[in-house]
Amino acid sequence: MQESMCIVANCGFPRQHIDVAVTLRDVAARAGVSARTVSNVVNGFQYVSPQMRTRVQTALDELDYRPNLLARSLRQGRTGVIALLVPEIAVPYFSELAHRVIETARPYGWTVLVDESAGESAREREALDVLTASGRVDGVLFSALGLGGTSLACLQPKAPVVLLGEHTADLRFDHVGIDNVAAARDVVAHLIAGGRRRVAAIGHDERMHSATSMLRLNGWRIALESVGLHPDSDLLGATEMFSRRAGYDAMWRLLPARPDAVFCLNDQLALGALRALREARARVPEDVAVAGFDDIDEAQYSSPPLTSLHPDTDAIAAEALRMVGERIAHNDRAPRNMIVNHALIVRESSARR
Amino acid sequence: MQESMCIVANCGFPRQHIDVAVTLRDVAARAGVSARTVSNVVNGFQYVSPQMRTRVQTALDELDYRPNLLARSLRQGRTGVIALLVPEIAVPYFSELAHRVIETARPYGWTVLVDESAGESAREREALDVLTASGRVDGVLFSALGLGGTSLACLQPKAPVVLLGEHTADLRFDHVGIDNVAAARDVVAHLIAGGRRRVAAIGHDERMHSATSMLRLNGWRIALESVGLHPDSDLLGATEMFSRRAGYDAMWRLLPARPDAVFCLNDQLALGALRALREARARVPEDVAVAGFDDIDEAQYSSPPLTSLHPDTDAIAAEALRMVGERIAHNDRAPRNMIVNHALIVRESSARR
DNA sequence: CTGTTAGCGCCTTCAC
DNA sequence: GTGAAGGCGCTAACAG
Repeated sequence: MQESMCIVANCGFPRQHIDVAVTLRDVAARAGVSARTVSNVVNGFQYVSPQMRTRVQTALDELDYRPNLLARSLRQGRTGVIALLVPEIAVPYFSELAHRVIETARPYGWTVLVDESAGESAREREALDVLTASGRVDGVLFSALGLGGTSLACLQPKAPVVLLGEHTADLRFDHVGIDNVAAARDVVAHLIAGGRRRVAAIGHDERMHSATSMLRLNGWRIALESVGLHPDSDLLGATEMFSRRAGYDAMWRLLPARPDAVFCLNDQLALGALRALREARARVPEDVAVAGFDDIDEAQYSSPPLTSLHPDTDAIAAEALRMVGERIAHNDRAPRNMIVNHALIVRESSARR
Repeated sequence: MQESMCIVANCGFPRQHIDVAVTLRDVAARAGVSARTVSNVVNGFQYVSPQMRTRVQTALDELDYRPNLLARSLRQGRTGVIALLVPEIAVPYFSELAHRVIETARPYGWTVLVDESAGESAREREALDVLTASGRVDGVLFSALGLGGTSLACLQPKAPVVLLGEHTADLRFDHVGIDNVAAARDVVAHLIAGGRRRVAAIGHDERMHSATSMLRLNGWRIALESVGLHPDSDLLGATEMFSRRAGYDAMWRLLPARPDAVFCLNDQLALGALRALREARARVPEDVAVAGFDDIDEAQYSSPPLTSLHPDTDAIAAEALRMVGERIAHNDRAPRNMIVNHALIVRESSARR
């Protein structure tokens, strides 16, 4: 790769950045036309005579004009910015989702503002409130964690909101996600098919208000009961968070119950559980099978590679952006509940014994 | 956790969001005062009589007023938004950094706009250009990958830019990062101290324009040469990217050279290398010691846990925000080059044999 | 086709 | 202490 040339004489500028901004009027004055005409050229408006266009373009280039997007947004009532509100960007699932959203938004000309809520309902409410009312963004993609269905139903945001990853049917919001119950059931059914009888689950328990957790635990229960197994409460490792650390701790607590398989509500929990099992000298998958959820990149590179449920994140990003875009255009149709595909990716951690 | 109550009668609103916005003037009309007075109350201005304040506050509450941040920004010439421009947010180091930046920015009242460049110089240039000239952000924290020193020196951004993670002294920009050469040297010295003689390196080679890679490879060379070892070219595993996959491939290519240790330029490469070694039935750390760089969360949970170089990311986030804040306030001082601490975290993957 | 004008919502200098 | 007026930079009516 060759670096582009650069005239060094222009480089030794003493100040780090240039403070003065060139406005449309500056360009208009220079070209001897009105601001309107310059605006037309900048926005590629049709009816401008060729010679006028080149004259204005010259002035634009000479002055190195850049539109002030703030002013444009204020005037147009649209910003071209979509917010993505997630509990924590450092959680691999969310950073991978954010990447997909940013990439998918690019061709639309949309910029993405990523914001964090720490999964706390107060911060979620606050962030949603400020984001939607500030005029800074045209819409919000919201991955709710702290706010349950009831609280969500009370919100009256001032811009379109699309919920990601939850599945609470009776809301006023558009929603896109996978079928969490079916997906969890698929995972657990796979573990059972591998000859496991004591399938533990690690993750949030029902006292938390995470809809996602409840749905996935339901899937676990249904899968067990459908083959006449009992979802013992001593096989449920409750955690407060979805972190590797929490998975590690929960796994240690579960060991006395002698599970022969562990279904973790997400991959980070599973990776923590893997470490605990290694320390406890339990062999994976021979003694204990492990499966996670989300299929983050890391799952492929763990030891052993982790079986996980892969949600179609590309589709989530694409559909969410499409939905929010449609609702920005016209806020009239009924809220839609969109379910995208998922697939179980079987790796070494859950091999049949 | 108890969910807050909600009057259901207010909830069945047919539209998803409310389109009309309440302005300062609406509030003023309602309170029977001028917009100026409302503004004073909203912004906590001192000289407002108590009864006036309560009257205005009532109107504010009744109408549920929210300031239009776009208009405020346009007027004040400041937005309270800082952009963070990174190659790819899904890379753990960057998502963890983004998290630190967002958290650190919060108490300042700053919002963070995360943007991606894919590490391509054209996109970096474009993004920097738009971000700084658009008026949308007050400053940019920029983690450069594609743009080398020469190209960077040519940029004339229209808002403050602070470079993260590079160390090219002669720039016009503020910069904050660790001492990459010393840090890499520390890692390799540790491997040598553990009795290793054939220390390979995995990462970008010099033909790429990544300053970071070159500096870390320099550290590798210096450490080897300082004990009379020769940095053989067949011990250098060049990669095009910093991904697990690249580390995996490079490790396989390096195996014939029979290294007894591998220094990976980042943790993702190291995790990929670990997997390759596992597949090749090489024991870590007995046969081959492995060390990474960045100390991402995942390093603690790999198998075996990964020795890594920990940069003080908290300090990077804090100092970068402080610097950009200072330069927003007054753009007059000379560019500063700030070096923050690093520490080698020794884990099982590099245990002495 | 192009110039003039008004106003998006807010803050702030100037008067009172 | 508060009201009136102007303008941040831009676009969209309305002329001409």
